[in-house]
Amino acid sequence: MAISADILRGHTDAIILAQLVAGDSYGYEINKHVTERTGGAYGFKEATLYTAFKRLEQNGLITSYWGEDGPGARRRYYAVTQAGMAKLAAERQEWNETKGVLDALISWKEEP
Amino acid sequence: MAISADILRGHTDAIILAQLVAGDSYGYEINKHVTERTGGAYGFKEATLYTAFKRLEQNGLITSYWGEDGPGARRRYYAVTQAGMAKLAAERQEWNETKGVLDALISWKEEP
DNA sequence: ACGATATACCTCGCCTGTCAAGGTATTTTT
DNA sequence: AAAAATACCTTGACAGGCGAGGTATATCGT
Repeated sequence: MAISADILRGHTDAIILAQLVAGDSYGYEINKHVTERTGGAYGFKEATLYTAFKRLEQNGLITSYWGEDGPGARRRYYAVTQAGMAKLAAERQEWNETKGVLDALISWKEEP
Repeated sequence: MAISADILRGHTDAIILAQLVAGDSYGYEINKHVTERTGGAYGFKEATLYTAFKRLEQNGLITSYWGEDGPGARRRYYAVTQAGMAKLAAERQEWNETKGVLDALISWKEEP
C-alpha cells in the first residue's frame, strides 16, 4: 500500500459510506473495491474495517443484515442510512476544503 | 476552525516542516502563519504543536535553540535539518498521491 | 500606574482510531 | 486432498491530538 493509513486516518468512515451509496455490500467486497479503485494503493486492514462497521452502526450511519441464500449466507451486508448519506455529504465537503488547506500549507513553492 | 484535526491527523509534521523551510521560526509564530495562510480554517492546538516539536526533534527532523536578544529571548526557535527536508519531500509526494486516492474513493459521482 | 490582553513556553493524562495477532468456518481452486 | 481464497470477529497495544492546567513576560488601552 503506497498510502499510509495514518494519512487517511479520519477518512475511513467516509470511504465506507461512499462505497455503500453504490449499493449494499459486505466487508470483504468493500475492501476489494477500495483496493481495485485505488489501483492497489490502499486497502483497509481487517481489524480497521470491522471496527469501523461497528462504529458506523452504533452511530446510526449504516444498518446491517445477514445474507440469505447459498454462499452469501456467511456475509453480513451493510446499508447506508439517511443519516449516513448526510454524513457522507458533509465529509465530502470537508475533504474538498481540506485539499485547499493542506495544499496551502505544504505544497506551495515560494512567496511572491 | 473549519477543518477538524482528525482529518489532518498525520499531516502535522509535514505542515510544521513546510513552515520551517521558509526560515527558522518558533511555536507561536508558526501557528499564526498556519492560521493566516488558511484564512482561519485551521490552526494547531498548543499541546499538539509542542508534542509535535518534541517528536520532530527526537526524530532528527528539526533542531532547536533559544532566541538571544531582548524580547526574543523567550522564544525557542526551530530549524529544519537535511533529514527534515527529505521527510517533507516524501510527505509532499504522499499527499499528492493521497489526493488522487481519496478523490477516487469518495468524490467520484457515477460509474460509466 | 494598572489591569487586560497578547505573547510564549511546557506537561499530564485521556480519548480515539489503527492494526498486529489471534481465532473460526466455508468455498473454490489446484 | 491440500491449499488458497473467501468471510467473519475480538483483544490489547500503540500513537497522535488535545483539554486542562501551569508559568512568565510584553504590550496596550484608559
